[in-house]
Amino acid sequence: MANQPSYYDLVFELTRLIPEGRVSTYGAIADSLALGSARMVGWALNKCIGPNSDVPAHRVVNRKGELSGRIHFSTPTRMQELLEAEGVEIKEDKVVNFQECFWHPAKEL
DNA sequence: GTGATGACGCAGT
DNA sequence: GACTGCGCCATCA
Repeated sequence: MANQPSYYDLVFELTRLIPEGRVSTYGAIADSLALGSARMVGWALNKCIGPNSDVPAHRVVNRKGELSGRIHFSTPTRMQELLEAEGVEIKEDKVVNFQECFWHPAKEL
């Protein structure tokens, strides 16, 4: 692997910084890392799904607070279960009190 | 090397 | 206020 961290490595680290019980968005991460495109964040997280992935990708949702990425998990309900286990309320695959649970990456840095 | 796709976001209608 | 279409950048076939 390359010693130079790729753009998705930055996404992994930033995602790992998300505290328990909080959620972040693709746009926020993309803006913090200046990726220029929220799509790259989602695509990067797709790669984070693996046996050695300590990246809480379930804490990353889209701009609407919807668990759009749950389909990439082992089960389509895995993401919701994990979030609920951390204290985040999920309703119809969407984050309840999304604004209250929202976590700004660059803002915390 | 080109074409098509993708865990999204914004502007326009 | 809600829906549709287009754009962003990188990887896969």
